[in-house]
Amino acid sequence: MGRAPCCDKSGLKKGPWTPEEDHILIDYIQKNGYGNWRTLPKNAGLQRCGKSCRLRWTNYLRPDIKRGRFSFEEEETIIQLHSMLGNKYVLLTIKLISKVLSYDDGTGTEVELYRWSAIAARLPGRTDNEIKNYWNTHIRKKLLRMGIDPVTHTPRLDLLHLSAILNSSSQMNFSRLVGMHNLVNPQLLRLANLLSSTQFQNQNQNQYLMLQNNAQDNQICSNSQLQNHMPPLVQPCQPQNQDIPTCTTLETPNVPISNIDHFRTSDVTNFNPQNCQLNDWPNNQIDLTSFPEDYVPLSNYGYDCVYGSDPPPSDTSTFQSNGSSNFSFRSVLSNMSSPSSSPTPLHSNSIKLTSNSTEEEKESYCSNLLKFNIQDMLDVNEFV
DNA sequence: AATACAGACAACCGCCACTAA
DNA sequence: ATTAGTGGCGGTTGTCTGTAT
Repeated sequence: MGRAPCCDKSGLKKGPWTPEEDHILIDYIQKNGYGNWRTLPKNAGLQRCGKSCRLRWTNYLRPDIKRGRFSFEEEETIIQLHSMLGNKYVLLTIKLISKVLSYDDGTGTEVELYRWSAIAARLPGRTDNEIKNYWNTHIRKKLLRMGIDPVTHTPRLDLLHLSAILNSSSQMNFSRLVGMHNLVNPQLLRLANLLSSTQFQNQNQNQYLMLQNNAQDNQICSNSQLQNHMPPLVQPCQPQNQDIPTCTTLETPNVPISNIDHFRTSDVTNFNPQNCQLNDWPNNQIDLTSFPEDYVPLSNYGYDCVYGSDPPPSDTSTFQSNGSSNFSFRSVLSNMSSPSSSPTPLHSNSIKLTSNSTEEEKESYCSNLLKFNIQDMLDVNEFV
């Protein structure tokens, strides 16, 4: 036999809590604590499910909850942590690793690695639900406006973007886009040029446009699905005799997602459409060894304007946003499991923006925050 | 002033891991 | 060893409020 049921769901009130109910719940918990949520509503005289009481207390009534707008520093922390914890695959990997290693945070408590709660642990006074809502209503939309996928934290490559560019894909228009590289995603620019340079002289164009129409008209493929199925940006130059895969037949790219960041902004700034030929990419794989020594992953670009002439901080106890791998799983855990008394941006010494910064400045900065990837930082080999 | 729409956020739902019985 | 309740999570929905037309 298991335990007694949590609550008898019949006759229990649902919906918004009244001030009277709040008062009863607060009064009861202040006097008795909240050891058992199952029996709490009955003992307190509330016609609510224990689960509902727990949610109301943890998300709203708890005395240590900080209300009000999120500060810029808090938003920055959320974005950074979400970029590391937002990927379900990475989450599962980390959970698996932590399971194997039975990771301990040093206090004897096994670290729980849930995304929103982990972020909330870095933001005292903020609840996971509050952060989740803020993400969905504010940050997510902001990222979408900036052309960044809020799920993968990589540049959006949905077909709507491509369509917009391809519809104006004359060389002249492309040159204009290149001049706007600060505004348009450089990877997208590059792909747009590659595609436009071929002028889609074969049937691929028709297939591709059909795919767009499918996405737009029938919404068969959501943006996220399309992104998941789109070939990585590093292999935009499909051999001309190769069919453009359709939404339903595409396979998951076998190129690590981090590779799509391996462009230099200079590639775009100095980009010459004539220099890019389909034959440059014969194997559908990017050859990382072909990059010059001064190559800097895209994940680093943008930080130039943050750090100015100063090099990025090298403190390995904080998260590194550059392409180097001096990032450890343990450092993530220790940061997450040790909430400071005040929200500490993960690389706060790089911040030059202030709360008085304009929205554009903040958006620009936030976009820079996103230009790094889990794989750039998380050295899984450390745990193998 | 009335209506429609969008944004913000509280609350619910379903799922899952853990664990008491 | 098995069963089923509990707590906690992410995703989603519902409701309220503010703004535009």
